[in-house]
Amino acid sequence: MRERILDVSLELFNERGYDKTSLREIAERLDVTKAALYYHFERKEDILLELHLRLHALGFKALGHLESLASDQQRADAWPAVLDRFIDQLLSNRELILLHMRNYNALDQMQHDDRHEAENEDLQQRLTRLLANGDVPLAQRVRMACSIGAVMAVIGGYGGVFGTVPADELAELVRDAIRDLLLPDDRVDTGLRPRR
Amino acid sequence: MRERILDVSLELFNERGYDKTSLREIAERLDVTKAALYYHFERKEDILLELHLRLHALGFKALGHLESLASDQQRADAWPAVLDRFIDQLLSNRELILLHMRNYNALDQMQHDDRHEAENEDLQQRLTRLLANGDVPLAQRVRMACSIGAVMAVIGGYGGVFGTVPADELAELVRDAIRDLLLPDDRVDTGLRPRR
DNA sequence: GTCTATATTTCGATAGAC
DNA sequence: GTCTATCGAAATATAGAC
Repeated sequence: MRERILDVSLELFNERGYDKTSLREIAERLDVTKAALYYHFERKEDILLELHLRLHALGFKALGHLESLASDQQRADAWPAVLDRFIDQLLSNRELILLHMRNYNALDQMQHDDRHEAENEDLQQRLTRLLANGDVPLAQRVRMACSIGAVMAVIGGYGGVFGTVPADELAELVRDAIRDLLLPDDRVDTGLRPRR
Repeated sequence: MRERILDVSLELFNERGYDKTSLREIAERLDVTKAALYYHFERKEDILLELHLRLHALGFKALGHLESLASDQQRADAWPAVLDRFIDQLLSNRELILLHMRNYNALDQMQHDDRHEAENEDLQQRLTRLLANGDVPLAQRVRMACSIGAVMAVIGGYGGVFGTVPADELAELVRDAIRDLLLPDDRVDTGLRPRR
């Protein structure tokens, strides 16, 4: 039952937003009463919290990938596999990614749990370290940020425009795209790009 | 005063989220009472609505840029300037972009105004036409979606990691990046990219 | 584990004086 | 244009029976 509550909640949070989703709605869709939910979760926020912890798990994996990308930036033969797993992982957890994109503020301001706080800070710190690390050229770091946004955008789907495209085909195209983004050095200079 | 309300509201909506921002908070930060706000806006949603209309204006400009990019994809000499204006426009309206990123659901579910509805549908339709247009190769369309996400990500800044970088330098780096993303044909094949 | 019933709080919105 | 005072609705959360 606990799992059913989480499923339905994730659905509703993405449809209507966390704040506008009432416990009554969740209960209705599960054909139980509001009070029943309180047997499984002490507070409404605890539902969102549990979902966020699962998102965190994804985040840690993804960061692991990105970090190894940053350190292996010279060994181009090493990271295609890493990149593949990264994108596949995001693509196969679309609902959780959507939760992050569509409920940013609600997720950002949860503060009722210590473990959650710690994980949040850890993620934030590692992401910052990755993108603010002076050892990596700024241009490279900007491109890493771009690649994260790129993958997110396609997964979010901007209204599901790519909904009809098979997931693996989409993944392949995204991989190609952000490969061009992260490895611009593989190309010869056509004289078009650098304008300064 | 109306403008001051909008400014403070935009600030608070981005900090705490639209739903969690009460009129009391907005009023407090302006050193007036809640009731005073109702002289300037009939409903709370009308504040968000006005902000969204300004975001729409940005969206129309941006879409214009993107549409001309799509149609001019062969004339590589034509669009760098177009692209520049596009990115500059987004970068100089960071707060409004943030509103979109951090209050997706709240913005998505506003339905109290006819003009707003019409503009919303128009934008959605044109974006869909752009990204679902069968005349443009799927790979190209995926890359366009990627580029939108890339720009957004850097502007959103994932916690302001690039806050210390001068805006024009950042803009230049993003331009370079999404140029590589949108014009992969400018490069020679190293044998690394296509794997099928 | 789920129910009915109710307590508690908060917020959006209104009325009317100044 | 701003204030005080208040209404009404809706949501979270609790108490206690089954």
